[in-house]
Amino acid sequence: MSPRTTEQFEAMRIESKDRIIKSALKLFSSKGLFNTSIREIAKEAKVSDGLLYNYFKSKESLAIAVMRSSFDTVDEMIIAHSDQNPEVNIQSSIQNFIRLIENELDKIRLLAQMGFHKEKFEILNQLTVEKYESSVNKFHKNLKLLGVPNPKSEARFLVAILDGLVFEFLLMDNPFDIQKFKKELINKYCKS
Amino acid sequence: MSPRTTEQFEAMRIESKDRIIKSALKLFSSKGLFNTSIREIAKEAKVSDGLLYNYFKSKESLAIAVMRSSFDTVDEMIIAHSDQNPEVNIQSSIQNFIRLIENELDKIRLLAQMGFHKEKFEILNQLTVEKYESSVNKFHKNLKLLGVPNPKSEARFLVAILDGLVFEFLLMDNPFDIQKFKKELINKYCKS
DNA sequence: GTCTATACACGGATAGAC
DNA sequence: GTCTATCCGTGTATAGAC
Repeated sequence: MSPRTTEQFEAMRIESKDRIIKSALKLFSSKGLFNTSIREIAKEAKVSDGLLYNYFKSKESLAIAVMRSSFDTVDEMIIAHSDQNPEVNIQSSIQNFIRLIENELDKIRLLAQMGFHKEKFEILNQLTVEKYESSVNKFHKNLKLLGVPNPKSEARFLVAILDGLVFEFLLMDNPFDIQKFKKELINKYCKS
Repeated sequence: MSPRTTEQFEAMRIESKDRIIKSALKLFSSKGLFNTSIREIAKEAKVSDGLLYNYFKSKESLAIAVMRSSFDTVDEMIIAHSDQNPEVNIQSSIQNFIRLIENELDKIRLLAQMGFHKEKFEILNQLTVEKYESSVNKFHKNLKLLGVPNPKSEARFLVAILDGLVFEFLLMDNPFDIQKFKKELINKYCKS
């Protein structure tokens, strides 16, 4: 029997680890962090309980890994390529956000869930505040360029609308037509 | 030793039950439903574990009682006395909502948290949708009376802003000055 | 790298005394 | 109405074989 190469081991490693994170995300997001057992996660990922502890030293560290990974995708999806035209910038930010809701609601639900606890994962709180502020600032800049009155206030409103949209989607299942909402939003903030 | 009257027993009953619900609310809201044990709740309420089961047949039924009670207060606080003047109506709705955030964030956090566990608390989902729709309709009616263009869209935006405000308060600890936000909102929607 | 078996603590719930 | 003691299941985490 031929011994496996280092590369093969590395591939197995990554594959297993990845499956565990995916499974944990799915379960944490739908059932909640504390209502999901290691056994369930291992089963879903089709690995043994023991193996899971080879990759993550505790349930909490697994949770943090899942959170990090989720935050990263959210982060990537929100980035808008900066254009010269402020209207284009606003529009693309809104579109990115809506795409996020459509495609990655699980990850958002997980982050929200973790963020709701009072003694939360401190790092998450900090990252969230940063994201919030950078979003407000971006909208502020572009609304100002457009000559909108009270651009700072309007930026906060706009971010609140998007956050509210997320919240409503998390609490109710598709309570209304998001595409229509998107059109209304773009109509309102991108007059051209 | 004089035997207690029925009234005295009833008073004790209500008092204990009330303390249990209050304690459960506090702990569920801050630590999460599944991360809070019966023992902790009983300890916080200064009763024994056994007694708790005299009033609630299971942890879940306690959770439902807490949820119901929280929903009721939220419900009451959101009610705006209907005025002839649409501007007054809008303003008072916004003020009620902000007062809710300021004073009852714990209850909202609990409801939001429970809203994530759809399988267990289906009824909550339904109630939430109803509340949402009635809010949108109320704003819609008043914005229409004011002659605002696209009143339906604007009503949805307004509700989304308020929901977003809640969401931001739940995720970040007092991320910005809510009083300033309130003034900006009222300025925007109640021009007079 | 992966599995099975197991130690050990904790949580929900009940029984029975006062 | 309230408490203490206890049963029993489940969950996290580890040990050791392959």
